[in-house]
Amino acid sequence: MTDRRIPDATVARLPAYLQALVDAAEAGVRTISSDELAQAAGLNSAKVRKDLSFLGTYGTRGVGYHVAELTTEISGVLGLTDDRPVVIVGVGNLGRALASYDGFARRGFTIAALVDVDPALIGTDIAGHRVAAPDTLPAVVSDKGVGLAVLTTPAAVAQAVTDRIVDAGVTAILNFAPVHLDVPDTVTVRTVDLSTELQILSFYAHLAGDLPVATGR
Amino acid sequence: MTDRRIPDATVARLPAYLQALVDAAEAGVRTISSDELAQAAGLNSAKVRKDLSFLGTYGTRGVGYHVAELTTEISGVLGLTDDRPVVIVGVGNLGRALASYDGFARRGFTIAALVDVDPALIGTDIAGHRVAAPDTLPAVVSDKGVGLAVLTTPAAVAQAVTDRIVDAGVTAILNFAPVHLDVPDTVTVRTVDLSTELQILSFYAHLAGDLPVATGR
DNA sequence: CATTGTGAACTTATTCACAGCG
DNA sequence: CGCTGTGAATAAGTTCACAATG
Repeated sequence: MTDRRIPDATVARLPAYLQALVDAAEAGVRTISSDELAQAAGLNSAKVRKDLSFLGTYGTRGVGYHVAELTTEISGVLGLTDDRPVVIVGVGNLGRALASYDGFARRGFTIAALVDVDPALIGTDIAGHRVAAPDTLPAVVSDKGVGLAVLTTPAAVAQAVTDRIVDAGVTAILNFAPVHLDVPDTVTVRTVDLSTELQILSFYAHLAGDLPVATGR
Repeated sequence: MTDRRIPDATVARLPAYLQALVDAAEAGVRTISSDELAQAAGLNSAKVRKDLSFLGTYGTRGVGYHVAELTTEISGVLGLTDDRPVVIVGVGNLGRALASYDGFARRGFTIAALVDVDPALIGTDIAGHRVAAPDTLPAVVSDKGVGLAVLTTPAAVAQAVTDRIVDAGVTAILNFAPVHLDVPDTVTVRTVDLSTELQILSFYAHLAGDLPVATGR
């Protein structure tokens, strides 16, 4: 336990624990066991305990974890103690949908700016935000302390836009463009490719023996 | 190599290889090395070779992989040789954005139906599709051979809707609701939670030492 | 002779199982 | 007694490194 490092797989599950804890708190529960947490997150209790042990010793044997205390701890580890401003770059269908998505705000992510290159969009109002030009990015990022960007541009321009975002000082990017992005290793990228997800699912559906398509039978 | 099973981690990368191969074909390339594939997908060549070796022996030593042949092979493994019909369940902001997203169609996923419970939406036209009532699901699924569903309902109803989708005969679900879904183990679920993704990124941005928010300094 | 295919080494992640403790 | 915390065992994934070969 002298190792301060939290495994990637654990980090990826912390948000699920946080969600379960918030739900539990809303239900008036003060204490929760690793098994109940596992249930809520669709995992097993051993994994939960191992994960939480990387954060330190927050449980009480025979009782479980104190909901409020563990919530604070996980929020702290994830860097969510204050609201985190986010910029959305690319205001197409998906960018617009994300700008209107209240789940972000509910979990502490506020939209600091919406950015697009299209002159017809710049200055218009989307979901209560004025669309800004790309050259405003550096100022917004440094003025509002933006660390996170959501990239929803077409694939063809994604790398070029990424370079600008990184230059502006963003250190983490949620990429919805279906391309691999090259960034300096000071920057973290997570790519969510909707077609890729469907293709992976297609593999397992196919494996399970479903018919490829209804041509015939 | 007597094991017919393809590791999950490999399956998750096959779509990226497929994309790289399609791009290569469009550029007129007939043959591609593991290193070039790795480059395009943001991986290393050893991983590419190991992954492809699970599919069989498709490379030529000293030369590389035949682009067209490998494309066919991966498409087959992923079950993408025919178009795959998909239903989108939940026509809120995100459902609408996905219905309009041309990336699905371009990769062989056609929208078989848009479904919502809201009577005000049922019968209206969204992105060229007529919104249907949930009770039409079983008929659509069996008539069109739908195996995949995209779930974009609010979290509160996601499990109930999932139960209906599963009953209707869908075997794979792409879930955008921020909850764990319980399904029989004949059904595969992949959950994409946008807030979770941002929270994970927040951790790494935080680690890298960015300021949580611009309050002060 | 460039590049694949793959055992072997290594690293990371998961699960087991039980001692430790409130 | 119930539940955590954790070493030890197992499994999955990645990287190395090199013989095999078109």
